[in-house]
Amino acid sequence: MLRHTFLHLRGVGPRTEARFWREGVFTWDEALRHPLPWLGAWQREQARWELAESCRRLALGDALYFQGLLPAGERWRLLADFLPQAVCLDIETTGLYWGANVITVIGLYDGCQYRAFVRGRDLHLFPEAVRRYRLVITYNGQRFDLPFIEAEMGPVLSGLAHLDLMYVLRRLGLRGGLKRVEQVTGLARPSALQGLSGYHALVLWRLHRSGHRGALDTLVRYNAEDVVGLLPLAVLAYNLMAAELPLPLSPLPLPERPDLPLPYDPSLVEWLLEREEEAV
DNA sequence: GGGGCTATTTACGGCTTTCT
DNA sequence: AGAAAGCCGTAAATAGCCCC
Repeated sequence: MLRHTFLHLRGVGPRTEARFWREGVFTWDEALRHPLPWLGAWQREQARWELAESCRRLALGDALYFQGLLPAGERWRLLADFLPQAVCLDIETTGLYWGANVITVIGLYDGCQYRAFVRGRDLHLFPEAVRRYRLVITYNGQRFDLPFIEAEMGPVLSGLAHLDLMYVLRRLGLRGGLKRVEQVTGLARPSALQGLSGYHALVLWRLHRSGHRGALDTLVRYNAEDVVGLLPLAVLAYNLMAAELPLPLSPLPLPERPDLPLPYDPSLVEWLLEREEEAV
């Protein structure tokens, strides 16, 4: 999709990009050979330089370059080109406020493997593990997960591009939290942990700290179910957005939600769901 | 080369939203 | 509670273009 993108050029907005496509200019290569008469002389020169630079950056796998030039609602365009180097991320914390609360679990899922980094166990290994990727996928990570990680660990994600699915899905009319969006799109999978919310993540961590066996497993399992759901959601969003454009793009295959062989404590889940009403 | 018209981008304010 | 992006409407700045 990136090769079909012109929105990142200086002075080119949605309408001018549509003009490229309307005139039959669909890729960077075509644009470099085309006289581009609808641009002024100055803009045309600028565009040629930027197109050549775009080819170079894409060959280098420089996702960060394009992320800086694309509006947040258009970052979904990165997905197809960077899917092999993408990783989904979701954190659990002791509360909502970075600075006052801390990270308890960070989950990563790259389409093959899920891995959890747990406070007091191997959380310190997270920076090195995540640096192998080029694109991070989150839900509302722009305002929650990333600031938390930055506050606690420093700029460990500064070298990676970031796709926050919340903004794309909103443009598609899919509003609400992650779990609601999964329901509406039919991507949710029946699970014993279905009724749990972020608040329960906080309770599970407290139980774990006070010695409850099975609480940590349940928390990690909760995190895993959230984070593996991000990938099909990202692909769905990509396909829906791509389908709206007048381009010959083939949809990406929707990844299956993997079976998670992770243990959890069923009676603990039941207990948490029972007392959901009393808590706030 | 200047005046004015059009299309497009950019800037701004106020409101809404989501994360554990 | 806290931040920042989208959205919506409005307004201003910019570029291209045509005509004289």
